[in-house]
Amino acid sequence: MGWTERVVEHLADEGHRLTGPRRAILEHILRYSAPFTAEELLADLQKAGVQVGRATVYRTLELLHTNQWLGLVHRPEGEHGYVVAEPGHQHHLVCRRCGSVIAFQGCELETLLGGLAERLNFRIEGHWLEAFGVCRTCQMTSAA
Amino acid sequence: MGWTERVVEHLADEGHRLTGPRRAILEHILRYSAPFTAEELLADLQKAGVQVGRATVYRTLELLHTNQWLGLVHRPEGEHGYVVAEPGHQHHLVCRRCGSVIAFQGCELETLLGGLAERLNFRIEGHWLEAFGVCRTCQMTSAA
DNA sequence: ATCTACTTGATATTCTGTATCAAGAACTAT
DNA sequence: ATAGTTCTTGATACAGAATATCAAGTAGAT
Repeated sequence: MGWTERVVEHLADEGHRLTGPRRAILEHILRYSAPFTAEELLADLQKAGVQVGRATVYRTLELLHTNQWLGLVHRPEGEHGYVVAEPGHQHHLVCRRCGSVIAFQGCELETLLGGLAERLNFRIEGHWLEAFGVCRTCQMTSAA
Repeated sequence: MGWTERVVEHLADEGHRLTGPRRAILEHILRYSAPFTAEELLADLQKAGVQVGRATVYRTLELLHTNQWLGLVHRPEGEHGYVVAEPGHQHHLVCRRCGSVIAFQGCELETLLGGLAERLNFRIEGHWLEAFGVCRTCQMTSAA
């Protein structure tokens, strides 16, 4: 069972309807190999001849993000994009060349933050970690 | 030597001019105890009777951010704000009640990411970690 | 004092994201 | 199948953030 099926099933369980626009958006999302924005998706959908409203794209992405089927990745430069994800806590490793994303868990991070929290009497409720660099493929295909 | 002096000295070294607007902005920045946005700063400056253009505020903040005298903090909800920082790698702990920010180093994080990078053959060039929760003061001043 | 290059700021403009609300569908129950 | 209820959609308008432009102004060097 792929990502799309899992999303569809989950949304149905939550009482959301599976509409045409939502189907189209789900399909298109899987074509991205790098983080994408709502505007990019909208443009791509229209370019592909899919008739969808701007509001619907924003709303659907927000719905997926809320349910953790999409993660949010911030680039150092400031922009942020969505990436396909699975529910549950995870972090991302983003290639700054090709944009590919690798998800990972960071259990040891809890320890680090736990110690910090104790020392400062700060009650940590969540964190956000993201790493960027050059993926294996990109390292091989070009120098430096 | 305080933050402002260090910034002024650094900018001078880099060949930047110390203008009235820049002085005013530097002074105002220190008044914030929580992350602030360009628009907020602009409004506060005008409220204080300081005559500065919008573009100048944006440009100056970008200049400071580029030189790492300002850090960028992203809240889980999506907005992001600037916080006073020092050049060099550091992370932030943000209180979601009062917005106060504590900077910290995360040396052990290097280990975690190093192992990950090796396993995946991913060359990590940088990372970004931010934690949020409730600071000591806010824990004391209200329940839950 | 003078000069040059960096800065500024008013304006216009682009772009992102949201509010509105009538029309249109998906799912349910019959 | 059909009807009905409620969720969704999308065109439009709108609000807000951020940038481009470029003449006028000024900091710092000589």
